[in-house]
Amino acid sequence: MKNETYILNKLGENLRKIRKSQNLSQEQLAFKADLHRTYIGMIERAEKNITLINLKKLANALNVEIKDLLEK
Amino acid sequence: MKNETYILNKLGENLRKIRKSQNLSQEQLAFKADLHRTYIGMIERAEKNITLINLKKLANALNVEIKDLLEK
DNA sequence: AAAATGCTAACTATAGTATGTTGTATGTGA
DNA sequence: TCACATACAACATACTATAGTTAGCATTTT
Repeated sequence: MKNETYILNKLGENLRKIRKSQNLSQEQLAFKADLHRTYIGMIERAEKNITLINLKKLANALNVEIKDLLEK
Repeated sequence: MKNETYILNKLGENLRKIRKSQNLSQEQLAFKADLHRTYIGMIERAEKNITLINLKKLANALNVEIKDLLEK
């Protein structure tokens, strides 16, 4: 991965926090977002540089805005 | 490309609008963001599904927030 | 023990890089 | 007017890097 890793870490943290606050397992979220179980884990661990479309899928599945996944 | 093309179109429009408002050519923006000339054009035309790190690079180069590139 | 997540290791699809050509608009000088 | 020059962006093409998919097993959590 590159070195602009801060924003990926932030995304990972926020995603996990929001997912858990809604009592969803990675597998359940994956199903709702039409993504793969292990991929959710990789995003939460900041191992992948997610694309905009998948970011939108996750936001939709969690009923939040993309900015909610990135900020704090 | 997939069918979740709306958000990519929105990004393309916003990016072009903001870039022009700052009187930057695609090439100048590419230089500031450390991306390639033709790639900026592809994003503006919604032909590529940008990754989070590059989205951040563009936001930084334009001195705006990522959400400014996605909303409205 | 069962459920959830981490981790590895492939693989395939596509993001991102790069070069060159073409079209268009604007401007400049003869 | 009209050759020409300059600047910008569209578009085609090819290539390289990496996002995204999937399966299997290990580890952690409850």
